Amino acid sequence: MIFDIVQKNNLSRTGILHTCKGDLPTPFFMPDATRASVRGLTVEQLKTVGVLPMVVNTYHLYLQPGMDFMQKVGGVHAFMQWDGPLLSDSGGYQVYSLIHKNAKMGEITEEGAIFKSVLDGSRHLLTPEKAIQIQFDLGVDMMVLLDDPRPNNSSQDVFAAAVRRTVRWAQRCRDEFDRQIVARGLTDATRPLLFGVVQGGPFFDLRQECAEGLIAVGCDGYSFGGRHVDMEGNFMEEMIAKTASYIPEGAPRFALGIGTPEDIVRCHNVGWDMFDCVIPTREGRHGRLFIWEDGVKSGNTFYSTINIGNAQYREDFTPIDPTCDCYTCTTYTRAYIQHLFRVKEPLGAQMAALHNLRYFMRLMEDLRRV
RNA sequence: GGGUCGGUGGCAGAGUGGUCAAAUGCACCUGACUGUAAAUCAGGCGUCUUCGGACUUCGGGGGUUCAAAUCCCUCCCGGCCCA
Repeated sequence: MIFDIVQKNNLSRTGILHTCKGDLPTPFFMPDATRASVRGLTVEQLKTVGVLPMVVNTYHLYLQPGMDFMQKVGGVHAFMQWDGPLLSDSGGYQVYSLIHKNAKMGEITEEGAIFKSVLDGSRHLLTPEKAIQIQFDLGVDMMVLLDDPRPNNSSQDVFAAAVRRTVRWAQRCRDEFDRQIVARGLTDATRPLLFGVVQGGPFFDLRQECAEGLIAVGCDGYSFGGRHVDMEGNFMEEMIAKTASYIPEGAPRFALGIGTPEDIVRCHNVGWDMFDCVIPTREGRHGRLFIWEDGVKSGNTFYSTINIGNAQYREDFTPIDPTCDCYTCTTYTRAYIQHLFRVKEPLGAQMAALHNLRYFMRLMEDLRRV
């Protein structure tokens, strides 16, 4: 078994995910180290706030530094000096995002995703097989199969086609995955875990169809794919809950790209176990900091945020969050962090991201403490 | 003392008769950010406003003109050159 449920409470659960780099208590949050780095932070800093796994990206690392290079250095763990578990995203979402923002940047065909490099305009074809090969070359411990996400305002027909393609691609990914396991002489104890991605947008029957298709293909875990908020930005609560119910209880459920603290909590409450999001790091860089208010279980407002650049903190000589044990909060004042932002000292963004990650880690610790 | 160039909103700096409450950048005040084309992006930034506008601004004062940041006179201040 790769996943053990330790305790259940209604739909939510805590558990242990077994990876070849060690056991991970669920639920857990993974910061995004898209380009083999959590922006601005060292691996030592990440360890101090309790980061366990993180997420690297197939698309970005394939383009730069490239896979020949990555093989030379012996994989992304060695390259980035991180010995903990790593999950790689397949690149499907990046291609989707690229095309969605600018249709000239690529297209989705049955063979795979064709896209233009944002670095030099060169054309690339990312097939399901290639996405898996790249992730093996990266040497990650958890990988995601190539999927076909669509914007939530797409028609049902578009989503139906995307779901069926995602399932067909899943089979091709699975076949390639099995080939790589054999070719690389990996065992159940040393192989990475494979996560399928449930697509279907806002349509329940499509989400269900996708989940069933992926289950037939067979993955170690299953993810919520696409965007989990509607076009107005509202959290799709019922869809998140229903999709979890389509996934076997014994499989880890990965809420891709989620999210805000309240979104994470809502997902956890309906059975999701794994999370990743750019929010703590990006918003930290942009000066928005998370403040612990109360435990999630209290039922009260459990967090607030401040924009550290706001004038009201100019002479605030208290810590960002007096209850926080991170380096930022135990060392510096709000006034100082604001000063760093005002003068554009990179240390400010770094300290902010570090603190926000600590907040997210505390939130997860709180959720695991049923 | 003579000559010359110049004084524009917190700063820098456009504009040189009407389309100017005055470009642009910075600063300042807010907001956004959900599998990172984001150390990014958006809005605001004279005063008042029933959001239609109204009113006071481009060194000071005076003048020309239907109309002046823009032209003329004068004063004040600064840079440079000559003595």
